Amino acid sequence: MDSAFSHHNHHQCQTSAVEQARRLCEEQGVRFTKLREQLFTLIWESHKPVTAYKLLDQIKDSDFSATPPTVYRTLDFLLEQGLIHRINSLNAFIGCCQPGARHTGTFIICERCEHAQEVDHANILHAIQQVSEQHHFQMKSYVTEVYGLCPQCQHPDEHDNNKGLA
Amino acid sequence: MDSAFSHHNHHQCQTSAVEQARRLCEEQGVRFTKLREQLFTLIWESHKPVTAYKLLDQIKDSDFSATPPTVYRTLDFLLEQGLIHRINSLNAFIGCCQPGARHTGTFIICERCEHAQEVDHANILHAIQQVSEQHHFQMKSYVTEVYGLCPQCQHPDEHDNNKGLA
DNA sequence: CAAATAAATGTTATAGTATTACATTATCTC
DNA sequence: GAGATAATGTAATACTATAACATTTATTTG
Repeated sequence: MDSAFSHHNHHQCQTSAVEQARRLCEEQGVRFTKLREQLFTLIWESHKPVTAYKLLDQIKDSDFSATPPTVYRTLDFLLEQGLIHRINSLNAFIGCCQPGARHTGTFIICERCEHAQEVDHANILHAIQQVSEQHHFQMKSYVTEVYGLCPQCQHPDEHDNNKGLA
Repeated sequence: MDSAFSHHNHHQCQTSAVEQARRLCEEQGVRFTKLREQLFTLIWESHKPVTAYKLLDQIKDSDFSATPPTVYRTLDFLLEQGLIHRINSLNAFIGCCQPGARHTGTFIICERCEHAQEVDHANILHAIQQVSEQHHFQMKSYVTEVYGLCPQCQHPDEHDNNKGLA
């Protein structure tokens, strides 16, 4: 898995995500419509979490009938299918790196370049399961959002991770 | 520490929280003004996270000049002082159980009765530190929001945790 | 104490995020 | 093709948060 914080072939990364999404929708017997594909692609065009209204602006270019419900309904669909995640602290959405795999989300979010990276770590889940049990709480899902500086932004003079990126 | 999910003397719990907040503000050399105390008290009157506009409605009863900036500025102050937390997924605020103690937040949130409880668990922090290091990410803070059912709401017929509460 | 400064609050307007409700169109099933 | 279901179009509105500037209150300093 490539990191959102480093350079990589993102176009390829996005293309394969779309194909995988289409396959997963077929398996689930749900429709990966033109609109859904379009929005999903837009989300994957950036490793930065994107807001609903930014997406709205973008699809308006190709579809003038687009309004907020258009976007939110489609986002809800993608969320339900586990194809994207919502980053609560940013009111923004990001493609899911392991769609289909059972996982609730942990994200490391750079305060400077605003890129976000989904990470999987069994110990976080275990710790949350532990604390839930201690409190006799029946855990169903969780979200962890970690803030700080990504490797590039810890040395901001050498690179600038925040230029020319969506 | 009492649990937000069980019955306890919440008035006492709230009163001591206000006193502790006043003391901490004195120590920090910041002012615990009438407005700040009033809002802090309102937040502590419920174990449910409260939204800014709910608080606005409430202080309007006693102060007709209250507007959104009044509330948000005061909330910002209380957040900065570590006296309250913001639950991102709910756009809502809740009193901090261990003000003064260094800690970033973990919350268990009941999907049925909507109560939330701050919990502290070293293993969550450790796991997040681990995963941050693995990704060469310089962690500054984190928030974990865990969703599920509290002990009472796992047996909804016997008790009803969602009646008569703020 | 009074003037100067800083901190807090008041006020108006607006930006940003999300949902409700209902109409229409497309797709699927038989 | 008719009926049912799913998806999308459309208009209005509700909810959440901030910007910008005026006024008041508290603190500091001469």
